[in-house]
Amino acid sequence: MSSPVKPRPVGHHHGDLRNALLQAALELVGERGPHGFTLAEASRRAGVSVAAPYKHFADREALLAELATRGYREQRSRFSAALGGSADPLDQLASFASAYVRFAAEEPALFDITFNAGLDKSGFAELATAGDEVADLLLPVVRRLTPDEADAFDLLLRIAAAAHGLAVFLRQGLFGMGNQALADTEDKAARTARAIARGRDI
Amino acid sequence: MSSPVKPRPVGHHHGDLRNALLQAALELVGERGPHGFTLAEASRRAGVSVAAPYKHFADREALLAELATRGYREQRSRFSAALGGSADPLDQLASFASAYVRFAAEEPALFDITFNAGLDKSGFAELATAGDEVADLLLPVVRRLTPDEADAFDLLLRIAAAAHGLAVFLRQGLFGMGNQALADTEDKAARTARAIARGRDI
DNA sequence: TGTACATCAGTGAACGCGCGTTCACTGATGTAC
DNA sequence: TGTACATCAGTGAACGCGCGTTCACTGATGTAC
Repeated sequence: MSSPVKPRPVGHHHGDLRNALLQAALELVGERGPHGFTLAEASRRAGVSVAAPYKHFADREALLAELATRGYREQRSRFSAALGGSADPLDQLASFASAYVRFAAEEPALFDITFNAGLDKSGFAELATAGDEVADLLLPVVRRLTPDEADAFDLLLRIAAAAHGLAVFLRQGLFGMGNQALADTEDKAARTARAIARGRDI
Repeated sequence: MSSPVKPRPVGHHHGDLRNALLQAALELVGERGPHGFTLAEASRRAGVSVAAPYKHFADREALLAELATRGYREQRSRFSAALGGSADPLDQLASFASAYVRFAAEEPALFDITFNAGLDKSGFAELATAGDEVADLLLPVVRRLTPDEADAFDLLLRIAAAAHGLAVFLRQGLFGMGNQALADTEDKAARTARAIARGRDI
């Protein structure tokens, strides 16, 4: 972004193969779905032999896990920004749900890898941590609505699940949502979060 | 179920290879996830050569599409039963959401194939129809809560999405839901559906 | 009841493909002196 | 500034694998007469 032309590779040979592979993987998943990624094709797109990735990643799954970790971090960053728009917990939760849907729409490949690639998170500590940190960001918000810790967790979980469901429906075009504008789905998410939070005593 | 021992094959050679293959595919997806199904392995489990399936299905995707269609029909059947428990729309929607989660937990392979196998529904008319029929079953319920057709559809969509999200979280063990009892998740789904329906004027 | 025949479910061998991963290697880079 | 050397990112060839799909075939079944 900073230099006008293609930036000079500075490293030994390729320069930044690691990121080039991650980028290629993202493209592949965007085009072919969460299982459309292969190391061979990613290598080809990075202009490198099929053996080269093994200098940067232990195996195919490790590359995917790194992207999934990035997915959680991107979520956290977006949700953090969404919370800043208001001091009211209901506004904040509505804003969170809206941002959840927007993330899935704007970063479909990242969303797919993070949630639909079938990674076993237990093998990747960093991935699990990144996921926990998303929850840690949001828990204080729901705690302001309900003092009991278990109730707070329950509330957050149900709001996140509702947002997730809308994101999945949008991604898959279920219920005719393929043609729907993103803003409409964001609005659905915001209203749903508000309804769940308001009905928290049910 | 009717005969005590393994029922005699009655057809030409295998007897019921078609269903044996569908059953094997279901097992495979249950064990390995929505992309773990291969025609070759399903053939092996049915005790048949790898070429045999082509006498019953056009290709791999057609077999999957048939199972996805069964998934929608199983949903419809379960949701239909769930609606019968009460005449109150709020009860019915809570019951629907609960049944949604139960379906995902009790028929994980069917759930995965129907929603996470990445089928392009457009190629399979029966599949699309089966999906529509699920919505058709539920629309009358939400219509009783809101006269406007668009509002009714919006409400149903948001409740279904919330249930779907909870089902996915449960399936993937997100938010520590792996250890949770099914009844707890059903309860979350029911309360969430109620909250969304009650807050329908938001 | 017996025979000739058409049907068609399942066989077995083969195809081409793309994949993940390994291996000994090479040659550009950076560093120590 | 120049030279010798260690490092290590990327190569290219190969491996074994399992897959989806095709093909000519076989042989049990059901049917017509």
